[in-house]
Amino acid sequence: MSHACAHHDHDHHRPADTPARLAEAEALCADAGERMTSARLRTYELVLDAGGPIKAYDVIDRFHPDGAAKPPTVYRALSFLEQMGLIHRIESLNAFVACGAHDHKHTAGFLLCDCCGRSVEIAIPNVADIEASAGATGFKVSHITMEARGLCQACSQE
Amino acid sequence: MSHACAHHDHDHHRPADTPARLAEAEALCADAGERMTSARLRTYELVLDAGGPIKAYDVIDRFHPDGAAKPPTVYRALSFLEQMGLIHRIESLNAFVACGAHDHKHTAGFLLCDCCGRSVEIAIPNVADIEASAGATGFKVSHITMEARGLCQACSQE
DNA sequence: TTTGTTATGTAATAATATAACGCCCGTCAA
DNA sequence: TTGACGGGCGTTATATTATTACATAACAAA
Repeated sequence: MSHACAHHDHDHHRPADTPARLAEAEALCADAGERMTSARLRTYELVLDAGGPIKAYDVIDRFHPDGAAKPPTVYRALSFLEQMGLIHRIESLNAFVACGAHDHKHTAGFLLCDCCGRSVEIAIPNVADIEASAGATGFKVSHITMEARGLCQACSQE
Repeated sequence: MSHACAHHDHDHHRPADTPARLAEAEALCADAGERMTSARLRTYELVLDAGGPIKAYDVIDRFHPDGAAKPPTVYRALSFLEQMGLIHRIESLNAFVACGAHDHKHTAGFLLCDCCGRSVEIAIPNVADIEASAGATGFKVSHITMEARGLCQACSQE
């Protein structure tokens, strides 16, 4: 049934700029008058280092050098980071990914490869059309989830 | 923090045409050479009767007059119904809803009211643009999830 | 310092979903 | 008829994902 592809390396490349992004995040929180605590920073670091979508319990497991964090610690941090626009929740994977946009928009679309697990953040095309379509019935949109599943170029070529 | 709205009646109107839709579903399965078993039919009936998004465990709880069904029974049926295009999974709610389209398309968009819980199925605007945006990087889309959260007209007016 | 607010620690549990295995039942070929 | 096969279901157990509730600690403002 499913695609036979060997590219399931969830060892996605580690972006070398993690320290810079952590510093940016601290600045962003300071500007917003929010506190970038150690639990939040550690959580953000783990999401960044994953280099792609990561599950909450993988963050929980990696949180401490020896032994896991407690779930509420990490879920609270993930919620905070999402509110700050530093990460996005991917609904169809029950996973989280670092925001790839410079302006940390709260709404983004994703291309999700069913083969290798990688995600690509894209601008949602025609947000105005979606809002217009909704508005025609009096519906006021506050957040759009758009996730396209399929195969990335590398995985299609096998 | 959240919207103060009293319209949380998850007792959405019961569509009176449930029997007709069950019969249509049986015909559709027969045409496709698939078996519409009693577990599948009962599951579909409960999703139809919900009149809106329903959780898997609510189906499980209501499955038998006395006592719940076992989870695998219902999850299997939900998967089947989804494959047949009779229902849709709503990722951001972890819920299921009957397909509202006559042709049982497998891809649909949803407007989801955060206040009253109702959903409206819409055609995803500009699917071609999404596929083009993806295709520009060689990504081949197989399924699109599009869910807009917000407030429906009735709930906005309070 | 007192006070109010926000964040964290901790234990327990809720909610969502799947794995694994055996049985039943229908189909179909021999 | 009968046996082999395959799909669907029953059952138990367990995996995965997420939250509640309440106590404590850290911080900021008065």
